[in-house]
Amino acid sequence: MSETVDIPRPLRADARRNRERIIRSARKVFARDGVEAQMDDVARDAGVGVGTLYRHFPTKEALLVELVREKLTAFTAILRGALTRDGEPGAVFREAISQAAMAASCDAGMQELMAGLDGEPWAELADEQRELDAATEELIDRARLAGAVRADLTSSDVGMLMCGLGAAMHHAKPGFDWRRHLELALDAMGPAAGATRADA
Amino acid sequence: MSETVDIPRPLRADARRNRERIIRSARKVFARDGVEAQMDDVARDAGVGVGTLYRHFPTKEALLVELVREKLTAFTAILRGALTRDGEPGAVFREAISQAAMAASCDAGMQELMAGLDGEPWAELADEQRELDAATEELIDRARLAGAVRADLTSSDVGMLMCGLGAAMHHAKPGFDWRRHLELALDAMGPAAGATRADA
Amino acid sequence: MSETVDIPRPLRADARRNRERIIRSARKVFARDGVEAQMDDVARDAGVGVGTLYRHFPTKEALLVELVREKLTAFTAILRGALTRDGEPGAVFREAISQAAMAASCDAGMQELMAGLDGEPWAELADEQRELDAATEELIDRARLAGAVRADLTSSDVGMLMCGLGAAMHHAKPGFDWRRHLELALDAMGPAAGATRADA
Amino acid sequence: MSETVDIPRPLRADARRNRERIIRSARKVFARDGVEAQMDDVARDAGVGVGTLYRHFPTKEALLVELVREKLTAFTAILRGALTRDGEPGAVFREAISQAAMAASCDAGMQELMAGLDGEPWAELADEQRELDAATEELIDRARLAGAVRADLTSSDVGMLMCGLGAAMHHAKPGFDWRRHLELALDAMGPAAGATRADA
DNA sequence: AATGAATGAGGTTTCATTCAT
DNA sequence: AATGAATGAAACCTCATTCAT
Repeated sequence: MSETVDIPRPLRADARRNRERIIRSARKVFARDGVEAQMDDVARDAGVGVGTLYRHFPTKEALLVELVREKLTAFTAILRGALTRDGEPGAVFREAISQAAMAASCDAGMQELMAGLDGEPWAELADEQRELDAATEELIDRARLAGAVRADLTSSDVGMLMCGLGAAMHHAKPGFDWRRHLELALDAMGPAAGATRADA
Repeated sequence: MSETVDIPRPLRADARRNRERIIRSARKVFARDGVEAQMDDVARDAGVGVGTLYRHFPTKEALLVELVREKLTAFTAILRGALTRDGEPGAVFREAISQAAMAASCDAGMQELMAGLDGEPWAELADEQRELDAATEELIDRARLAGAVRADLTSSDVGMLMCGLGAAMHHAKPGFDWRRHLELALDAMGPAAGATRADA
Repeated sequence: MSETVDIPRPLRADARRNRERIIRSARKVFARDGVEAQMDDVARDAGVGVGTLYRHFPTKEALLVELVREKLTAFTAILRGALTRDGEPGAVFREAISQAAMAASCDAGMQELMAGLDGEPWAELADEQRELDAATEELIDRARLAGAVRADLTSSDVGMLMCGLGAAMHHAKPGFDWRRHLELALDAMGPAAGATRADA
Repeated sequence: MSETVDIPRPLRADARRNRERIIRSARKVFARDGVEAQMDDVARDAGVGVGTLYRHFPTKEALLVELVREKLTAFTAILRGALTRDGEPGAVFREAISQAAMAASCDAGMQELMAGLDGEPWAELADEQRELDAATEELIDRARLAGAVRADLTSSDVGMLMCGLGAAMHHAKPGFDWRRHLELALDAMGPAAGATRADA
């Protein structure tokens, strides 16, 4: 039957918009309710049926992973952006980290998600993690050459400090200013007067 | 007759021992399965009925809170212990923080629990949190007088760095040594050459 | 094409049928097992999953309330039906009460449910209770004008007598005929020779 | 060993007092919480351990049955008391029923218990039920001879009316006066002008 | 005889996921 | 492709009853 032509199939654009809405809602709902948030709530907030949600993300975990993936990608983008910028390497480095912290502060609830994700799910994020690490290392290298950061600074160190910042944001009491902590973290990465570390 | 000593009357001792076993098992099971761990599993691991578990902790959350409470108390104890010790304030401070980190590393799974606990449950821990903050401040003050830490270091800063350490431990890949991060954190608290912070 | 008529689109019809089945089963199971009846049993009897049951009635109590609500509504319908009928008011009144008693006798187990429901849950039934009272009063008024019932009869009196009947049905020994009691109750409402009551 | 004499065994009176306290508390707690009341609550209210409660009543149902038994016995006592009194039989009858109603009004919550008790448990109360029926019949017989009650009145009729009264008390709104209903019930038993009943 | 901590089967309810429409 | 009602395993928790002290 040639009927197939008669039916104007919904655009792929529709699907993409749904996907966007789902992700936006997921971010909001998970931030509000934590990992315990319910799929139904996410779907309702996105204005779609649960079925649609499951068409896009076969599993709650898949949705969670996607959220974290985007976060990691966003961080990477920020750092890569900094790498294309001219300027004093130390200043560029500090500016990049600050921007990343600001991005993190937008949804501090994310902190819990990332803390809750262990082993298995993280494996799916290996690529993104690697990308982020690579960008971080490049930025560090450039800053190190200019003597703007500790000689032994690693991307892992940066990650640790960012996690600390995130946790502080998450448990923040009202009126708390995470910028104070950011400055301490930046100092921690800077060229230390008396570094304790044994190795280079 | 010296019998009195031999018989450690098990009246309430039995109950207390059960409580201990429950807590030990809870620590183990929650570390293994995360916040999603099941009460039944905790009870089974402790070798008691669920009813007994619920007699001691009326709610899963109550058990979780208790676990965190003990952790906070343990940290406080470590810092208070350091306060009674003689020695160069800076060294004492670093030693205390290191001990705390070591204690934290014993059950890195705890990290997730603490990240997952928000608002309401934390309120129950206000006292313990205050105690910990107080002890931290005392330690900081003493070290500051000796010029061993940044002039503007606060207990909140210490907490942030410890959270970062904890997160790093939790996501640790095999073969990872968190002591490297500890040293960076210690440097971060130390007297900074060029502190970025605006205020004193 | 006359197809439109043939397809009774099962969109919500399916859900409604489930609801009917659940209520029918609930009536049966609660009648058999009393208030202690289990939700799982109701669901199994209705041939649906427990989840479906809970989608329709968020709580066991909600289901119980619904059952009683329908009972009250049925009583009201019977009395309203009698109000539309022509005939000697006294006879109509007696017929209506008899029909109500017959309806009650169908599931005497209901008696226990209604006895068990106190305060709070009853509040949800205030509307239905009011409707029933109103219908009863109308019937009484009409019969009173014809001198067919006591001058001081109230809907509350009728309720009391019906409760007595219900209790008798519920505790009925085999071979017991509740119609004997019904007749006594009808006499009690009839125009009394020497009414004891003080007021009009 | 002659040690047995040395220990002043607690009097049997102690046990009896405990039993009394348990029953009094049971009455109170069941009246308040309905059949769902918990054994622990009864024990606590009585100021004894659950173990003690179970020594006196091997089962929750046994306790419930005991409560009802005492109620039935109390009713019987009231009616028997009336039988020993001189006076106009009709007045005596009405007085007895009124007293019984008053006794019932003391714990209207009892109503629910009696409604909830079905088949099996009632079997244990057969003796008491028989006693009550017998006393009721005696009272009726005497009143009937004096023409003070319907010729066809049975103890079952009285029971039905009392149940109706009880139910009305149980669901009573504040400010409700059950005496109004009592009077209607008394009229219902009185010598009817136009009895509907077919048989004698 | 009294106590109350322990027990654990079983109750109600939730929620990730499926699937008929 | 979308919907949301249905599903049911499994979660948390209760409470009648037992039993060591």
